[in-house]
Amino acid sequence: MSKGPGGHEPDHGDHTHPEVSGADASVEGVLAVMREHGGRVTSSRRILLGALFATREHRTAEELTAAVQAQLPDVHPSTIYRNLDELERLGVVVHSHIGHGPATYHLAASAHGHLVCEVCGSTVDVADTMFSGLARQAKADHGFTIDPHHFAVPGRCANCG
Amino acid sequence: MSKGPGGHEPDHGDHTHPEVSGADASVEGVLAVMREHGGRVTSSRRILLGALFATREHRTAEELTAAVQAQLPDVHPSTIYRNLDELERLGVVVHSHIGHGPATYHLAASAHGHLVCEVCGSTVDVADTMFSGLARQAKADHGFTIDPHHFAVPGRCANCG
DNA sequence: CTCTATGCAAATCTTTTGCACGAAC
DNA sequence: GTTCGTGCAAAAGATTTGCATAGAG
Repeated sequence: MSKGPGGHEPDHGDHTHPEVSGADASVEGVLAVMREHGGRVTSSRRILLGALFATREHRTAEELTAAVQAQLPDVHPSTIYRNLDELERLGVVVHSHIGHGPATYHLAASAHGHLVCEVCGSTVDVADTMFSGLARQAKADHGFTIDPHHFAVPGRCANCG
Repeated sequence: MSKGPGGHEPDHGDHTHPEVSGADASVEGVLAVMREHGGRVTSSRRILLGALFATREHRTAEELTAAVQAQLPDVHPSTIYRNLDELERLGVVVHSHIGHGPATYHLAASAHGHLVCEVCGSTVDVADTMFSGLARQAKADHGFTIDPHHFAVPGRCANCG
């Protein structure tokens, strides 16, 4: 959690932010973009973005809903889905389907791949360079440009393999 | 329900299996394996396998159900799911999750990866060899064994790139 | 005030499961 | 005759949508 000096509680209902730090700045930035696009800035959106920026890992809609509800109990899952949809339309988040189970969402800005263990569910972050060979070959053989920001590879990790 | 002697095959009338053609031989081979494992040989299983061997492309459970129902109208989708499950357990078929939408199934023998265009939704089948570099590197750097048949690589195809 | 976002319930869509009956061996 | 497979209905899990209203600008 990136709390600024002195700050400790996230819910300051109607409080102007004099200085925001790290992730908070990004959250406000995205909210500004949403407002520019005719959208409104709401608490659920601010908290959802906070959750997305807090951990750059993959999280399901259900997990994100729980995270938001921890601060705003009455937020409905459909609101999370609608907001994730909107954020995806704006290019802020992307989602992937990893093996079975629900889709996972994460920031589009986190440009790294993930290896996801199908057995224990653990994830390993890997550099984009790991996909450079695949990218080159896909381009050469099929004219296909792979998306390095939207990548989750299932398999078995060192412990479960 | 069983066709047995006197039944009708769409492709040929002679089916006393002195020399069955390619796919049919494989279908009967798989059925033999199922019987060895204590399973029964049923019409729906034979027709489902026929559909899988007929086109080696990936097909959804719904498409496969329709294909089977074309010859056996009363087959229930749940039967298809159960049979696909069993075939997967035997290693005959595998399934992948391509972008949104339902899972797609295909023969394990024709295992291949998928490139999915994020713009037009088209898919490109690619040889396993395309993932060998990635597989080796994931193994070496992280002890991770990737499963190249269980996911799709997103990106932009030659037309949309 | 105007228009968007939300909560809620119900609908969709895909896949799974319990149960009784019929088929394969 | 015993065991397995199937049809049917209903459930389960994830996501979407219609609608009235609360809330942002």
